[in-house]
Amino acid sequence: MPVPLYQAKAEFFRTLGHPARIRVLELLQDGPRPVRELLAEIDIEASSLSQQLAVLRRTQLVTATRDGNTVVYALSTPDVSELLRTARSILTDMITDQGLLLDQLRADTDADDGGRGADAARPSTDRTLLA
Amino acid sequence: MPVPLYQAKAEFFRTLGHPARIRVLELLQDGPRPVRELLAEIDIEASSLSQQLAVLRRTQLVTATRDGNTVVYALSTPDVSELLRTARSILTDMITDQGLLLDQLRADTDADDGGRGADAARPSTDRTLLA
DNA sequence: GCAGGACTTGAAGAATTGTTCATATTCATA
DNA sequence: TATGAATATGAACAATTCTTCAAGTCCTGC
Repeated sequence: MPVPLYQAKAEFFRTLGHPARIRVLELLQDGPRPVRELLAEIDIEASSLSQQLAVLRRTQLVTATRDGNTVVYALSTPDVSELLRTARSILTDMITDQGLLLDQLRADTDADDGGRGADAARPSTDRTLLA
Repeated sequence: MPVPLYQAKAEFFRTLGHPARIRVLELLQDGPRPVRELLAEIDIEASSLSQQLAVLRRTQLVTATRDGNTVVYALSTPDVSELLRTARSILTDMITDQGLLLDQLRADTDADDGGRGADAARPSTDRTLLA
């Protein structure tokens, strides 16, 4: 096995580790879209979106082609969809299985319960929630 | 708005975005293992591994159970394997399709380095595309 | 009870990544 | 050609994440 493959994998996943980038990939699952449309849906500054698109381009997850005045982005491989699907299923499993559900609820209502629920559900030594 | 689900996804992927953590998950695919063994295979300081394990625990990708003197880690869901498999296939596609091939070849020749090879081989700011 | 091994934790500084703002670039139209 | 819209880039600063090191907890065996 080639040595730094896990290194490449880590970089790859880091690429996905940003809400705007995830958003973009999800939107592109339905087909190519111009920046303008992405921008309309993603609530982020134009230049920030551009930066994130650049990251996706660098890692070749998306392709960009210019069409006159606008630039149209597309997924460079449909495998990405599959990856996102798997990720979602892991996530929803985790959310329903574990107490993270509570966080989700609490985030909506901003209740003030001392923050214990999800932690108590889990046996290991750790007491901080992800935030 | 269904609140930030894509946010959770991003966090989830970020969790995978570290070579040691990927390594751990890959090793755990073959079954539970004590820290000692992970440590033997991962070439990283004990406390650093511990920190990374803590990250994986927090996001509930792994579980830890104490067995006497040692702590045994395991994947908390087999879905993780599937995710890693999909990721690998995307990556290898990308590598063979695109010029990243070079990096891989180069990485193989200086075989025994812990990952700096790939790093050096690939300038992190790569602006070679946007055909 | 205490010594030592196996792990974990906390905290500080280093490194990486994200945001923002100002400026470029590219194209379309007047 | 000048203007303006759409997008990209660079650079400065803020925020997050990593590494390391010095303790800290748990357990086992003496």
